[in-house]
Amino acid sequence: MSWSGRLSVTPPTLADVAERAGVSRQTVSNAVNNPELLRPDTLARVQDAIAELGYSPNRAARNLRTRASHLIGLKFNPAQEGTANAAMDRFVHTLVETSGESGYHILLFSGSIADPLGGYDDLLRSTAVDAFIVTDTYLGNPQAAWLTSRRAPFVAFGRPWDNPDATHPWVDVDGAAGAELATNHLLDKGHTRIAWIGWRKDSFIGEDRRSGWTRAMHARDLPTTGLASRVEDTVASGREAASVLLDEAHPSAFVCASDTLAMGVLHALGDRGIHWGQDVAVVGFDDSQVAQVVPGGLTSVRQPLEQVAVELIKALEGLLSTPPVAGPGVLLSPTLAVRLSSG
Amino acid sequence: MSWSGRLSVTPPTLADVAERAGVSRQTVSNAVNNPELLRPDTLARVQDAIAELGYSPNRAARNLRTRASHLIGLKFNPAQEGTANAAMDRFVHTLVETSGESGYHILLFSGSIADPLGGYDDLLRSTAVDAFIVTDTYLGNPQAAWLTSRRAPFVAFGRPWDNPDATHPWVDVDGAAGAELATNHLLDKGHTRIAWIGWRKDSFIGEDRRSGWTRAMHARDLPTTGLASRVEDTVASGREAASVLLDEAHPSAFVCASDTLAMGVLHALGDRGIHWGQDVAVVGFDDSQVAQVVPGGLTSVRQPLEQVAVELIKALEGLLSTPPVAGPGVLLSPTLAVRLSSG
DNA sequence: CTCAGCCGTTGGATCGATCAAGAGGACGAT
DNA sequence: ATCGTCCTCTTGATCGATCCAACGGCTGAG
Repeated sequence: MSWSGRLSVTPPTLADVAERAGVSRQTVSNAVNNPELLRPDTLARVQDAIAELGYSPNRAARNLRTRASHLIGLKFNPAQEGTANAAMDRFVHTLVETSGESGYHILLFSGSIADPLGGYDDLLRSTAVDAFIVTDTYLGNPQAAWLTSRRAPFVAFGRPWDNPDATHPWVDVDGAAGAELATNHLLDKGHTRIAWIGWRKDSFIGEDRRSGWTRAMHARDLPTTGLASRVEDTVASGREAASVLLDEAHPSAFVCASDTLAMGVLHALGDRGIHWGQDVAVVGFDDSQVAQVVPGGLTSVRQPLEQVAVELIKALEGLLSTPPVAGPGVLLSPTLAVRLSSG
Repeated sequence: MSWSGRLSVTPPTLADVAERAGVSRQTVSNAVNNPELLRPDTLARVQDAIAELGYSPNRAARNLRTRASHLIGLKFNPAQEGTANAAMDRFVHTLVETSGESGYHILLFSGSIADPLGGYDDLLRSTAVDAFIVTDTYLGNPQAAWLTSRRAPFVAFGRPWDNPDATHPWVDVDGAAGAELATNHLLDKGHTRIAWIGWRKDSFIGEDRRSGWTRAMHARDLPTTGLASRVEDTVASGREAASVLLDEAHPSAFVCASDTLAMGVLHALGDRGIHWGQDVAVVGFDDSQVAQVVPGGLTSVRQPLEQVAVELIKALEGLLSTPPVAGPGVLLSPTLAVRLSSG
C-alpha cells in the first residue's frame, strides 16, 4: 500500500495526491480549485487519486495562503431564563445550514454585556474569521460603528435604528407590519377595543411594533388612548399590565410585543376566570415554543427567521466576493400563526 | 511611522513586532508562548511593541505549524417545532463561555438525519477542528464508534447506551435520579397514585427516566401497574395518554418524561375542568422556558446543563493535552424546580 | 523544416507562525 | 587562563497550500 510508510493519523497532503496521480502539486491544486484548466483525462486521474487517498485540503495551510478562513463569527446570546423567546435556536440552525452550502462555517464566541466589543477584536486581529453576523442590535448598535471603522466585513440582523447613515448590509423583520397583521386579524374578528402591551419606550423594536398597532387602529378610526402599556419583558409585568388594563379600559383583545408578555396576559385572565380565546383574545409575538404548546395555542406573530438567515448569508457572500458588493437593507414581512387564543 | 509603508488593512506580523522591539522573530514567539524563557526587560520591550502595534498571532499560520486549530466542532441540532425543549440554547451558551476561557472556540456544523456522519468527516480530514462534542446520542450512537475508529478526539453528552465498552469520555445527567426526585417530591406531598407518561420503549433515555419512577414507587411498596404510558414526544400524545390514564387508573399526579408531554397533561386536565396543581399534580422534565412561563409554573426536573458543559470542556482539555488523559464518564444529578403545578 | 503560438504543466517562492539547533556572553570551577 | 555550563537570543528549516513566472510539448502556418 502506498501509505504503508506513513503514520495512520497524518492525513494525506497535496503532494501525496500529486505523486499518486503522477502529476505536480499545482495540477492537483487546480483540479480542486479550477478544474476547467485541466484536460478531462488528467482531471479524472487526479480525482481518482483524491478519492483513493481520502484527501481533503488542509484548512490551515489554505487559510494562510489565501488569507481567508471561511469562518463567520457569531456572538451567541442565550435566551433569558423566565422568558418565552428562544428564537436564536431556529435562527442559528438555518444560518449553519445555509452558510455550510456556501462553504462557510459558523464560529461562536461569547461576550459580556459590560463589554459588547469583547471577542470581536480578538477574532478580527488574529484573522480567525472572515466576517461577522451581528444580532444584538436591540438597543442601538455600537458594534456596527466599531466594525465599520475597523473595516471588518459584517452584516446585521436588525436595522441600524440609531444611525440611518450606516452603510453596512442588514436584514430585519418588519415588526410594525407584524403588529398590524395581528391587530387587523383581531379587528376582522369584530374586536374594537384592542389593547397593546409592549416594552419600554427606549426600545426601538418595541416602539416599531407598537406603531403597527396604532396604525391599524387609526386606520379604522378606533381610539388607542388608555389602551396601551409599556413594561419590562417579563411574565409578571405582562400580568400586572393586563390586570390594570382590564380594570380601566375593558379591552376585548390584547396584542403583545412578545410571547412572554402574552403569557402574562393569559395569567391575568386566568386569575379572573376569564376564558381566553372565547371571552378575550390574545396575540403574542415571536411564535415561540411556548405559544405552540400552551393548551389551545397562542396566536403569535412569526418572524421568518429562516429567510433572515438566508438573506444574511446572501449579503455576506456579496461582501466577501471580489469586488465586494454591498446591497441595501432587506426588510422581511412576518406572518401570523393563528391559534385558539384569538378565537 | 514604522507602518507607513504597509497597507492599513494588513495586520502586523510577528516579524513587524520583532523589528520594532529589536529582537528576532523567535523571541517574539517566545514572549507570546513561553514568557518565562525571556529576560524580564526583553519581555517588557517585546510586550510594549506588541501593544503598540496591536499585534495578535495569525491563527492560520499558527494552526498550520502546530497542527491544531483550537476549534471544537459541534453539530447543531435545533429544537423541534411544537415541542417544549430548547435545551440546546442554555447548553451551547455555557459551552461557548467555558471553551473560550480555555482558548477554544465552538464551530457549528450541520448534518442531515439521513447521514449522521456527514460533516464530521469533512471537518476531520481538512483538520478544521481539534475535537468534537457529540450530543445526539439519544438513539444509540453510531458517531462514537466511527469517530473512535478514526482516532478523532471527542467527548459525548450522553452515555454510550448501546456500547458499554466504549472508551471515550462522556458526561451525562442521571435521568433516573431526576424522575425519582420528581416522584419522591409527589410522594412526600401525599400522592400515592402517581402516573408516568414517557417515551417509546426504544428510547434509552426514556427507559432510564422511567426506571426512576418505578424505583421510587416500589421503594414505598406502591404499585405501578396500569399507571404508565409510552407515547411519542408531542403535546397531543401527552394529552391523549393522560386522558386514558385519568379514565382508567385515576391517578392524582403525573410525572412526565418531558415538558412537552406535561403540557399535554395540563391540556387534558383543562379539558375536564380539573385544576392542575390543586386537584392533580404534574411534573415535567427539562425545565424548559415553557415550564417557566406557563401560568402558575410547571414543576420540572432541571438538568445541570451548565455543569455538563463545564465537565465536557474539562474532559476535552484532558484529551487534547499531551499525553492525552481520558477520564471516566461523569454522571451529574439533576435538580427539581418546584412550581405551582405540584401544589 | 523551422518557428511562433497555445495549452497545460512545473519548480520555486510565499503566507506567518513554530521547531530544532546553534551562537554568543556571563559566570564559576578547575 | 581555560574549560564547561547555563542562560538568552538568533538562524535556518518547516508546516501544506496557493501564486507566479517560466518551461515543455504539440499544433499548424510559412
